[in-house]
Amino acid sequence: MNKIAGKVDGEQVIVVMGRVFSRSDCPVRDVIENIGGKWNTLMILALADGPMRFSALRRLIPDISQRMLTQTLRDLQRDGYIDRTVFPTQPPSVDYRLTVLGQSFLSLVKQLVDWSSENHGAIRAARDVYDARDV
Amino acid sequence: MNKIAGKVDGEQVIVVMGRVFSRSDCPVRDVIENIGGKWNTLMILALADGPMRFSALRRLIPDISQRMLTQTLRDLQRDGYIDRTVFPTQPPSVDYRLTVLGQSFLSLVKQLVDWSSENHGAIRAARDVYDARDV
DNA sequence: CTGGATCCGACAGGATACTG
DNA sequence: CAGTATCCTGTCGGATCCAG
Repeated sequence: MNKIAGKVDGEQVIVVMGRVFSRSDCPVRDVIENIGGKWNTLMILALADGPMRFSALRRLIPDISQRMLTQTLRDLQRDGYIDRTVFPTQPPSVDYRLTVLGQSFLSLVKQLVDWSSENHGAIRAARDVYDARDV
Repeated sequence: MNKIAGKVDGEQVIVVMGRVFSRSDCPVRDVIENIGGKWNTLMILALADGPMRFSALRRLIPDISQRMLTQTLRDLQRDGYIDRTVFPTQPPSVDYRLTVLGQSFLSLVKQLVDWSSENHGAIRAARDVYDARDV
């Protein structure tokens, strides 16, 4: 469980929970970047109930720009969380759905939502206390 | 489980997992910002085994600047994840430790690390496939 | 309908120097 | 030892216009 930073073969590494992570190949970073984005987790949740079309997602999340919608979908697709299917209709339609990996990730996101809901009050309270201390 | 975006009292809201979230007061956003930061989760993990002093954290995470170390600790303290204790010695020493809230959050972070480790390969593979498609 | 291309402001985060 | 202050850069994300 202990964490140690050191050098292995000249590269910086960190040991967390018994695993060795190198700086340039950190598994957690890959995942965190997919959580940290402004729309990523919301998009995962949006697809929780099944496939959705581009325009449906736009309606569901009205305050996302189509630029960020496209970009978010691309990022999630690239990392294998969602699948993109094009139907050669006229005009074309595209739908997005969670992959198996994405559904696995969804359960993590749900836990995140649950934890957030439960502890939201505590966080806000701590923040208020902290902000009141100085000023 | 369904998600609906709409207006309530003129403010944009989103319904996820049966809960109503307003855009300006979204619990998940508060938490995600504490995960998304470059050093936040690493800091939580660093304090998993007990209190640590500022300099100890610097040694543990060599490639963090003291600017970001200070800022990360402040942010986590503000939101109630960690406690900061000053000992009036000469020279002064300060230690940081997880609060109850922080320890609760730690279990989430650990799950994140576990999931990342398990699915890292799949993510990298998907990424390679995606990147190979075009070019 | 599903995007791509471009411009631009805001802000996170790195490097460096200085302080009680 | 434990920070502040300042500068600088890259990237995120919004707005707008264009395209197959």
